[in-house]
Amino acid sequence: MHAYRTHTCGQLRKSDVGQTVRLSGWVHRRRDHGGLLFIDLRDHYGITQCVIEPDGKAFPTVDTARSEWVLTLTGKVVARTDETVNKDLATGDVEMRIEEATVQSQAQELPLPVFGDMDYPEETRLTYRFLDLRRERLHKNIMLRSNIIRSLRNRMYGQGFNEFQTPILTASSPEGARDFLVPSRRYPGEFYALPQAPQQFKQLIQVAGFDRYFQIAPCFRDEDGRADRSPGEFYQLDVEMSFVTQDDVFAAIEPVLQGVFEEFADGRTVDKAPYPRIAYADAMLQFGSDKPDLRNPIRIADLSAVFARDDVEFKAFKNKTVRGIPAPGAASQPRSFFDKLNDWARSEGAPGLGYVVLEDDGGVLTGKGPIAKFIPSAALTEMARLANVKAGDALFFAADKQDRAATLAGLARTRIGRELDLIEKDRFRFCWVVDYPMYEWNEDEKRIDFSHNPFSMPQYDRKKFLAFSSGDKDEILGLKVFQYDIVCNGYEMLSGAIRNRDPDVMLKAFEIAGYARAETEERFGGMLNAFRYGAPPHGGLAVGLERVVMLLAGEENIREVTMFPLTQQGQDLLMRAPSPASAKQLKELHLKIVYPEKG
RNA sequence: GGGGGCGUAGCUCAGUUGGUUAGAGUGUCGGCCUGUCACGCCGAAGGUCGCGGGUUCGAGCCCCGUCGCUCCCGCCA
Repeated sequence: MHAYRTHTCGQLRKSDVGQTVRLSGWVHRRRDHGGLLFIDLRDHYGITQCVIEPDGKAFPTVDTARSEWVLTLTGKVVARTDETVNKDLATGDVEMRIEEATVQSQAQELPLPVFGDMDYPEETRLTYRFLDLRRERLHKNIMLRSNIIRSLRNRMYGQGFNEFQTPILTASSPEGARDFLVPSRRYPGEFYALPQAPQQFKQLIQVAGFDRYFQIAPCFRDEDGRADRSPGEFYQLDVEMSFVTQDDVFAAIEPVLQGVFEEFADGRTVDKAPYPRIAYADAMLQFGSDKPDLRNPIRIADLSAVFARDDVEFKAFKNKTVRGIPAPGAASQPRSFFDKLNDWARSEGAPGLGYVVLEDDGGVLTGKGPIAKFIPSAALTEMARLANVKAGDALFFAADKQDRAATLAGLARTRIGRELDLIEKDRFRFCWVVDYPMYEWNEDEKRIDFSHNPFSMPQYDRKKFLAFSSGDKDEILGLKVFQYDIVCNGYEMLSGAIRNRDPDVMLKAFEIAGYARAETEERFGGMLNAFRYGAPPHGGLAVGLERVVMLLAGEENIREVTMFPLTQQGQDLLMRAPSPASAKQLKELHLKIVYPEKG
């Protein structure tokens, strides 16, 4: 008989009755009845109830066992009587009569119970991650993650993609997030950087003639975390392909994402590809966000023109962008509903959230509420038409400079949708966001910045682009790029672009953003140079792996789908990282530490 | 870097207006119990109330500072 097990703890069935078997696992639960001792033995595969009576040979050993001890138990499989069958357990038709018992490992009193589904503080969970991972919820999530990765890989191979590994020790990239640096021993004062993404490598792979690349790639960014964003490191499904248009990229990834969501939907509805495409500008208007949650039926309308009318005397909204957020059926809400939203808007730094409640007064649409008296009937009717609201609804207003009004309206849309319980449940709704602006105006520094990815191909006339001068600011700010995101339920799932492979256009693009040609050559020389030796048209994308798993696991925090996550403050509480380097290490690396002064 | 929340027994939490010896559940330890599957019953141990200072006759509670976790803003090409 095998030293540890003949079966797993999730394996035994009625058909095994009569066999003598050996199981190994953790003591999930111990129930001592005096004359009878039950041990629920758990491993990766499941739980099996084992039982022994006090006159049993192995009783003294089993009796000492406590929660989470590791035992090897040997005994006969017996059928449970009808009354004692446990339908909640896959092995619940049988139990094992313990004849031999070996303690493989003891466990101290637990800082975190494995049994049960209670919530525990992150600090405890992360310090004792190995215990938390034994618990059903995390164990299930991590297995889901593994299965999703397998599925993604298979689907990518199925589409003719090949997986290649790109370097982890590489060069710092000057754009974007802060880099993690690795000091060089052989070159004093010089550093490797961990890749923020394999962006340049995957483009080089295309120049090198390997079509259709993908990789489950680790990415490192020294930025702070959020619930849906790991600090430090995360994984993405990184994809790049040659001789493709934007539509080709869409056609390649849609079935992969669609397939993986359907495979793990577990009864939830998955929208069918092709996904609707929403221009960035429309997303900002209708959803107040570049991450539209289509499950929320509310659509924002621009009401600036109505408030600009002479017959509308509400001065506070004049010369501002005014966005209207419909609140369907909210006319029946108590005053506190409106007050609460107003308080919330103030907490977001807005002056408030104005509103009118729409009522039907003998066939005429009338407004109620603090600012209703400033809006004459004709204007109200026009607003109702634009915002698609009717008697019985309410209409909220976000008024400010354009970008702030749009953002506030977007937040209000989400909030109102939740308060009124309008968000569809158990459904995954996807959309593409396309036609991103290439540049944006940096008001603080009075200059033009890249608004997203500097490697994207502008939707442009090449000659005109190369001839742009600083006087063409408006036209430059109006430029769009072949860049795209897929958003699912308000989460950014993937982001990609058709790349800029034209060295002259790239130098010009960086020049517009304030980088001298020599500087661009210096920083992106490797890639620029490659583009001078025959670069195929190419494009690709990267899917946030944890986000996909998070959505499919029904979790709202990325740590719930990460095996060993850092805290929000970027610490590993289990392995104790970061930690100081020894004097010897520092000397080898030619480093001296200058601690910040505490004030 | 900034704002909000939390920090009390191994663990999860309660703790009134500042007032006697800081409580419960769970776990741990001991006793009883032959069909439980969150077993049940009895008993015991277990506390620097995150840490430091202050106000007060008196602080878990009020004030100041600080640390940790978390959520958000900044940041994330």
